[in-house]
Amino acid sequence: MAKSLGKAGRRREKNAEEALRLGPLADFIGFHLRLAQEASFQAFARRVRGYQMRPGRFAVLALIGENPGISQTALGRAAGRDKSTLTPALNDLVRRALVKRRRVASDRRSYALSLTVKGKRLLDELTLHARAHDRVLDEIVGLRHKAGFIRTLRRLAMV
Amino acid sequence: MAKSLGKAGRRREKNAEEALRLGPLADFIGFHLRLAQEASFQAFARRVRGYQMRPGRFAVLALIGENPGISQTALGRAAGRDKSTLTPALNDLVRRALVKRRRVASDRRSYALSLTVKGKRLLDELTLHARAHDRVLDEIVGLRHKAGFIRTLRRLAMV
DNA sequence: GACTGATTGTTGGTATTCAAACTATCCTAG
DNA sequence: CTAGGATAGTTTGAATACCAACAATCAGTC
Repeated sequence: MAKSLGKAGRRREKNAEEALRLGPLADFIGFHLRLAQEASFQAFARRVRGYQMRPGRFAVLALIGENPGISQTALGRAAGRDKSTLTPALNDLVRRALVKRRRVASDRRSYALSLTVKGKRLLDELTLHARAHDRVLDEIVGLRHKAGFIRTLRRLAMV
Repeated sequence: MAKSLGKAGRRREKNAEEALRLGPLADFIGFHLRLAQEASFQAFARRVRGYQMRPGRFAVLALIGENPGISQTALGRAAGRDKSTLTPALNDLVRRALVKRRRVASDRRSYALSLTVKGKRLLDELTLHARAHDRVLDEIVGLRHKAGFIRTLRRLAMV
């Protein structure tokens, strides 16, 4: 069934036969954003399979590593996740002894998050994988356009 | 607490005080892709609140509308979703009389999906909202760069 | 025509997400 | 110092997602 394409035969798509009509979807930035994000997400997850650490968790770890003492709410804002989403994620990271939750004397409602030594080590290791992953994406975007591309994504993230 | 910023005070961020260090994350395309996708997703969901139709469902409806007779597997590939994810989504759309599932004589394993008249009407209505939503994103990306931007996203989606 | 392997859609299990409601704590007015 | 509203984090519930396993069906091969 993939032999007599006839149409769009020159386009080497992912699975060689997705010659589907997209209609208005073809022009929607949001639609393509989602496909790209999902693909990148999956590729990263495959790469660090075995670490029990998907992109979201990695981002949390990295943000804590860069901002020791950060609160859960601030972390949620930076990672683009609701604070209620972070509760179970942090519970897990704390259970795995990667993150420390310390009560803050000046504001006893909030926690100050930081990495344990083990957390730092794991973060370093994962960062290597993340860099390798992103180098593939760099290749696709093109180094000449990367900075502008990321700037555009950041503007989109502020909608 | 947002008075004596002192650092990065000139950057007008979304909430006026996300002056966080991103570290290596700042250069990761995947990280920014996720933030942008999530923001766009939320904005669209807000816009069509009341239709009981988030971006994923809208994409499914639009893809069926453009490709009547499509199978669930092909639809899943086009929408970037696992086929098992589509089963409950389609059940819902069929229950709401927006989508028809027709058995195919030549291959009795698969279904041929198509929109009902009601489904077509709803799709048209939602497409108007989607266009309005995407016009905002166009503004951000810049019409001069839109085509290239989408091409890049499509390449990223093939990773 | 029967056997083997691939494919279609469903089911079950687990993970992740948001939003809303809740508790505890903080802060400001008076 | 007390009352009010704001804020930090948790809990709960509904949606959405993947993957793995499964039944039904198809498509070759012998």
